[in-house]
Amino acid sequence: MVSIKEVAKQAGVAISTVSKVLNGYPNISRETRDRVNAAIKELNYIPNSIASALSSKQFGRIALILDPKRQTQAIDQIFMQYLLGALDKAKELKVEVETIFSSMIAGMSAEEITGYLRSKSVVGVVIYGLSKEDKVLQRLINEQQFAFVVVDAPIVNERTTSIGVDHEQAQYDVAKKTVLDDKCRKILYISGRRDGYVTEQRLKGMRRLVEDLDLTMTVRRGEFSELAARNIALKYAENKDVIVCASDLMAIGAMNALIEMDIFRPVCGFDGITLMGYVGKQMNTVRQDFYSISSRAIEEVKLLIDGGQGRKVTMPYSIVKMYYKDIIC
Amino acid sequence: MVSIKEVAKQAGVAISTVSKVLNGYPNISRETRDRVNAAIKELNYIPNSIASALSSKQFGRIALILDPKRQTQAIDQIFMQYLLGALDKAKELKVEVETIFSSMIAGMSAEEITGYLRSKSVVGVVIYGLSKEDKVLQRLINEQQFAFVVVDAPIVNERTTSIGVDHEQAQYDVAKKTVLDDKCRKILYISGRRDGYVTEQRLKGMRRLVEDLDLTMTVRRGEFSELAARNIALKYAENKDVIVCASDLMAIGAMNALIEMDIFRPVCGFDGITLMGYVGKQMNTVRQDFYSISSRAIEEVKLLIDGGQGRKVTMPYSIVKMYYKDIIC
DNA sequence: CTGTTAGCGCGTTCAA
DNA sequence: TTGAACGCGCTAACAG
Repeated sequence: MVSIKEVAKQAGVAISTVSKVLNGYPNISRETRDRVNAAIKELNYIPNSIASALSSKQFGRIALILDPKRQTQAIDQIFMQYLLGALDKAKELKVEVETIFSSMIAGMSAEEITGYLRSKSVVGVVIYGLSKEDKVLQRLINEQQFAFVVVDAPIVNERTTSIGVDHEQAQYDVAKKTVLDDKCRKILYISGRRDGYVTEQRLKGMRRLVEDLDLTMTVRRGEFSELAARNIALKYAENKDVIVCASDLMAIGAMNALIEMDIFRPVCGFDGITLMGYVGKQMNTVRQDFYSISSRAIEEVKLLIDGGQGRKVTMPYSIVKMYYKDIIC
Repeated sequence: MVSIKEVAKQAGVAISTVSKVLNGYPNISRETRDRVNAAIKELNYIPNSIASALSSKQFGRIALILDPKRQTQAIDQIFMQYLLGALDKAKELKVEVETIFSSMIAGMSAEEITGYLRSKSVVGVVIYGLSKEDKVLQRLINEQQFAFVVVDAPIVNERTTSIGVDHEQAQYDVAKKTVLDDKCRKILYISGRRDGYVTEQRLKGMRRLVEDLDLTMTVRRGEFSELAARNIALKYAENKDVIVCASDLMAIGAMNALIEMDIFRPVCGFDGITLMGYVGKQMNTVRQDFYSISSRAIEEVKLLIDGGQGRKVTMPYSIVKMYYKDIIC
């Protein structure tokens, strides 16, 4: 392995000079800079990022904590977008990333996780889809030992930034559009899991809509499960005139139920996942750009690491109609 | 940050002694070992893996090269399984992993990629779904600068191990089962992309089956695209009595075409992805365990790094029937 | 503008 | 059985 020392010898300069050239310090004559660069080329030298990190004490890695335990591929798509967005931005910002699936830290105490993260030189953490019930991670966030960015969880403190779309407003918007398009009055709302922060936000949006438009609403908990949503729809859809679901996956379950019951009701979802197209029906949904959200999350965690204040970041969303033909490729 | 030095002071021993305790060296008295461990607990000391790596020169990371550019979620599921399998095993083996999506190295030359990998201290690489047309990665493999494990590509050399199921036999088996179950004779085979290694292997399996059972077969290239498969089925399925597809996604396309044509033909796929269930029809498919394959790939790359020989590793598969009700959750 | 020196945190001889 | 000393590859003062 060719090191900085050999480059220095080859170029006939001191090690520190090479280092300065490498890191773009100003006070280097063009001549020496050229000689050093020539030597680098010649020896095919590649700086050792490990040593560099150690020396500069700047080894701050960012951990991504993903929870893809729900084995539905609809979720996989979301997590892949999260990953892609994060890794691209990390490369751009030249920070190292440690991908952690929640199964890898399941059962660990807060101390153990702290130790694990510190042993990996992690200084910032992005948590995707934090559960309300996850007391361990919550405690980690409160301790403020790391910089945190939580996606879709309304937690903000000195060292914690919250990022995500405005779930309340988005749910309001998509449901309103669906309701108005079809002049509906009786809503069946299939909500998410109790332990998800977004669940109550979206529900709040629905409550506001019901009030604003003077509608009636029946709420049932679908747990973000396609099967649960399907069963709820089978049971309650008959005498409602629209079904609003807190996720695309549940919307698909509901729609399949309607097909089985051989009745038509407008349905709307939330997320904008591709799978939506596969049911062969058109429906409104909230589209979030998971890639951008994740990309921005990395920027935010970097800001925190560099001394920034935790804050709330709201990302844009749109209401779209998805249909098989638009998606197939 | 509490370092080994402070632990040493606290325990009243030398730095090197602490290091020896940490790394389980034999010649340490129980008494000092206890004192050191007590100090570690007390100070909540966590070894710095960066420094440790630098010092021991053992920093061999493993890069994962994934190509999720096909934006179909069916593929996302596969890649998530690959990732999970790899990360779990990497944690178990205590090796660091660098996740690389092919978009991040697109357009780079072989030299640039080598440099990129080396700057990240990568010594081993796992490539998922290498394309025949990817001359850059092929060259990297030939140069043998890193240890390679290629998933689903039949490349073996000194430092390259090939891993995957026996695609030829698997394709043979699943098609045979489907054909025999329904006493079919005229096959429409929708194959994969020309640039995929598995494409020709699976086709070979089909040719053998046709010969063995004295069948007739029409082959059309579906490019692993749902839409292409759909169009092929629309055009050719009518006067065939079974459709065999080289992927689940294409099987779904074909099945949707059949529904539209309002005719029934048995269809079989390949992969065992969850999406299969969503078309609401039962069909045979080859199920591969992507998690296990990836997990094993990490083991294999570790073997290569530690001086092992490249070789061919064949993973098991099974033929299963998938149906909506079995999958929904 | 360039070189000397002193570490970063840790592993590893080699004496003692 | 232990510890002093050196070095991994590099960065960052400080001198010159």
